[in-house]
Amino acid sequence: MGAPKQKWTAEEESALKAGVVKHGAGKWRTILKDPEFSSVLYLRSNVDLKDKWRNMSVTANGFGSREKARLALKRSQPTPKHDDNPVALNTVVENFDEEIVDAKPLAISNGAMQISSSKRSISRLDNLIVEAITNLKEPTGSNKTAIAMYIEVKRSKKREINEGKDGRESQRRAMVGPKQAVSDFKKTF
Amino acid sequence: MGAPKQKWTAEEESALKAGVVKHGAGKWRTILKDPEFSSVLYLRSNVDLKDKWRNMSVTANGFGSREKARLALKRSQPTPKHDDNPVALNTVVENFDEEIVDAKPLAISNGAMQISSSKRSISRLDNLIVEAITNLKEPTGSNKTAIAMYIEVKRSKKREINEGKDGRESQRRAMVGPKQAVSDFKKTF
DNA sequence: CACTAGGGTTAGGGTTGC
DNA sequence: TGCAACCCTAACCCTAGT
Repeated sequence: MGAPKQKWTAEEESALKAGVVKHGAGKWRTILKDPEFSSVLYLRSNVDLKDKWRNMSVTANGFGSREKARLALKRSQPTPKHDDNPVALNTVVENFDEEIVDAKPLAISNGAMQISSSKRSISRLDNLIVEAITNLKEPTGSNKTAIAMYIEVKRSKKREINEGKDGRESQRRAMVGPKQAVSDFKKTF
Repeated sequence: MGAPKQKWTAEEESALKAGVVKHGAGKWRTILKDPEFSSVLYLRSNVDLKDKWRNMSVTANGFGSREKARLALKRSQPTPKHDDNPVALNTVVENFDEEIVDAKPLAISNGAMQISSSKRSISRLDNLIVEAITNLKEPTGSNKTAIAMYIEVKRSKKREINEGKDGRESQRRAMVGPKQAVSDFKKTF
């Protein structure tokens, strides 16, 4: 799979919140196109924004969600080793508890800074790349190479045809009994 | 206590493998609904299929168990040094175009898994960059524009491919041609 | 025809019982 | 302690409706 699954960063969440404050929930495309946020959210689609907002709304809603409590316990209980951890990494990632809409577009500072300080265990090569990419904030030449690259990359992915369109069932365990299954089975032939 | 914990039978495993061969890994629901397998797998959910496939993949190569990988990660996190192995990068490169699917789980695709999980601690952007680098297959390292290009283009690629079959345009993030992509790219930076 | 809303599905970290 | 089975949910997909 070429797309591992991109977790939302704190910067992106902030940008989304700010975007909703500014344009309103549901104006995903508008938020996305707003130059104020596009530099942060450019990796996301309007649907991504919508989905993320839904997730945020859900988890921020009900009090403390069992998840947080559970994980909080986990972290405090098993402490085999004291944190000799030199700060850096965890501090960046761990601020998730905020209001959905904290009204103010908390100056989304340059995400790149955050990022480059958050990683630390990657190789020199990667560091180089990261540096390059972050510095690339300045428009460089059009570059035919990039286009060729695009072509190259483009042909390398494919997907199989979706099939089996039918009625919705429950998410997991579409619990039909054995008989039902057999029945279905027969019917389809 | 409604979960007796059902061990997977040989028949179920076979059906799962066959299902993956037929529909591809990741199409759990599709496999489940396929009458060819539903008579065997009707007790399982799509999530069960996914989990089982993961377990099979992990234990089949005897390389590193899921557990080990996880613990290894934990250990490497608080260690500022540990400069991760460059070897891993090279192993990733191969499979990108083929329709995975092998009767036996594991192998090639696992290498890719390994790397992404071995770098869990690094940022999203870094992941993207690594992905770009490896997929672009440029041993000397790609130029930054190319990398940025790759990332920029990545999002719309999936869309494009999905739509490709019936020519319909994408709903989200309308697909843009290479030129357009470059244009967008410049604008956002 | 593009976008949004909302239900559905997958990916991957985490948990639990043997 | 290892591992297979199972849980949780963020992230992503599908598509009706406008």
